[in-house]
Amino acid sequence: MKNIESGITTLYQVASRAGVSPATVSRFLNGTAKVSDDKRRTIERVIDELNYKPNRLAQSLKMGSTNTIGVLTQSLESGYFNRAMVGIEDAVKASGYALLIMSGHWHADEEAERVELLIGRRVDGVAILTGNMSDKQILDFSRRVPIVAFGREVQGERTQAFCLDNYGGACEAVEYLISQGHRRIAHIAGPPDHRDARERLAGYNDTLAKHGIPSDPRLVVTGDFSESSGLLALNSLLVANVRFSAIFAANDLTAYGARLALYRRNIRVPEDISLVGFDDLESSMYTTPPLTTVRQPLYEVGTGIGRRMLAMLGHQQPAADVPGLSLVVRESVRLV
Amino acid sequence: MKNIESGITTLYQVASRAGVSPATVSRFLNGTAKVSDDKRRTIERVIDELNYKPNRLAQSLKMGSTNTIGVLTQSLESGYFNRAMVGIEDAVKASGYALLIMSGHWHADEEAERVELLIGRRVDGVAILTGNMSDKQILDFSRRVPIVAFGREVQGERTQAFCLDNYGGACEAVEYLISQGHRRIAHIAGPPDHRDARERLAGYNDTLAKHGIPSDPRLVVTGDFSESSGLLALNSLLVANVRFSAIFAANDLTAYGARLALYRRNIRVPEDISLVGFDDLESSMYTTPPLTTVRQPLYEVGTGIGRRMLAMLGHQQPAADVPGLSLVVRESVRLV
DNA sequence: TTGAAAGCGCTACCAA
DNA sequence: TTGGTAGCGCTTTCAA
Repeated sequence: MKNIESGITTLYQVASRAGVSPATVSRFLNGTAKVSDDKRRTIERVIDELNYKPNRLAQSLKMGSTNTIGVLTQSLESGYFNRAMVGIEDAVKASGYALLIMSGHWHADEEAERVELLIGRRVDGVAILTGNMSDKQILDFSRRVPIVAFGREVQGERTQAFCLDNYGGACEAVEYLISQGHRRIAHIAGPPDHRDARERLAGYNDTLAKHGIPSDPRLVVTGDFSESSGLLALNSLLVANVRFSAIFAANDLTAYGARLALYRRNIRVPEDISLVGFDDLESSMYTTPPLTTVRQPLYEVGTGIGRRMLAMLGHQQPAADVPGLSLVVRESVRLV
Repeated sequence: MKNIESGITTLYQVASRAGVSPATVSRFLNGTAKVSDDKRRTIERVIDELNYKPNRLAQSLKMGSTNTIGVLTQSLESGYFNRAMVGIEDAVKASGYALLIMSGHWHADEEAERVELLIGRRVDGVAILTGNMSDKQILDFSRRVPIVAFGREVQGERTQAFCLDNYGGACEAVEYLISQGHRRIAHIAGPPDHRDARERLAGYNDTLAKHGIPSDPRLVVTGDFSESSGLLALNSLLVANVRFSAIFAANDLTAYGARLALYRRNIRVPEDISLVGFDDLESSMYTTPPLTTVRQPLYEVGTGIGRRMLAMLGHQQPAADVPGLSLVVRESVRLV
């Protein structure tokens, strides 16, 4: 009776008040079998009177599935990941799935702990957004729950993963800079323990080499994907007194920081120095000048994750192709 | 047996393999009662062997609480709300709560639907981040689940709410502009159906009046809190050929858009036009120039929500005071 | 200290 | 078309 007090009704209460068996109410609710018209009507009425809502917990326990997809992100505040999150949600919402989101903060142990929590809550599948867990860890988890990972290369019976071509994106960015006449191109790299960062750096190096431009180690300085690291990196570049006409930043945030460092010293973008980012965050269209950057189709990454997950969970799904990276040319690069 | 196949172990399996009763295993797990040392050791061993993890679903069904807090946000992509989200998570994590996040997109019907879903999943409490539901709707929900709302003024037996002083924040911003010698101040307002937006507008109007500055309706143009609306708003202001030396934007995003409009026309900030925002988003420190804006202590709002929620759920909690708004002066305003 | 068993709210099987 | 009932995995009386 505590349930009556707390205003929560059970299926049994509906049944008894409607003078039918719980089974019948259940059948009515789920359309599992024909229910005679008169009973159907009384049940409907009683449900309404009592404002009855099924207890999804009990349903889940019974059915063995929670209609919930766990998402391991790295930060709740990342505009980057959250764009993908929206994609995931849009993709799975119609099938009745909700998202249970946890963040691992790029720390393998924490990530594993979160996935463990997710599994403990019996999510039907886990979506992993990059991170630092080992492939082995992921494969281990996948014995307990189907996994779709983005920014990883694991594959397994119940594990799907896909990446974007960071290397190619970086090449495209640098190619563009070169096509605009730049030869002295600095790079603010991302953290070396970060796969995407390494690939972007490789793309930078290889493209320079391809064009016979000698690489100058003083031109690449390491950041950590944050605005402040971009600011710092550029300051150190400026102090070191190396000459360069363009900067390729490992991501947009870093580019923002670099932009500010330039602003502080009255160096104009793009008149004095050209700047290219990576990611194409929402706000990169509104920086001054609007940032030329490599667009990551994050929303589509999200829907791709969602669709793959639905497919693994046995839902009919159209193929989920994710478009590639593409350079979006705005106004932060000048032709020299 | 399907559980064995799928690699998921139940408490009964642990019990039988350890040669004890399920009750004993449960007691061991929860420390509910003394368990003899030898049994404890075998149980521990078996749990390890079987890699047993309790089914939280079953626990929740039995205990009547899911250790989950539902959060109704408006957009998964909003840096504004997500900062608060992190605060909520930090506040409740230690007590073992997870967050179930859904977004209502500023649409009362959708919001209600989401809260309904949250309740259906038997969250222990619901945190509401502003939105457009009526107070009555919220109060109705609160008969089924405790609610903490931010940016609302409802109060009820199981409903707590708190706001930030948007009016005061706007006054402070405009006061500052006036103190720097500005008298012709434009305002890009937020959507009129948005309480915060109305308050900020009122603060703008009243502060002007207080200083005997005649209000000029041509100086206020309405946006919708987005960058693009800021851009549009400023363009229309510029086209209308009204004179002004400063802009007070209803939020930072709008300010970004306005900033770009200015940039497009080679109008310098702050040399030619001063600009003040509202919110103090993460990135406002890195715009060029860094944006002077009214800081909203969103993280603290989040922890405030979390702490209030924990208190309602019966956890001992220190008082949860949320600091007020404060102007952060950076470089987008000039003394005229 | 331990076990047997009831029951959380639901679904689905088996009979009728 | 309907009802009775077992059982999902767990916790917690009640007895022993």
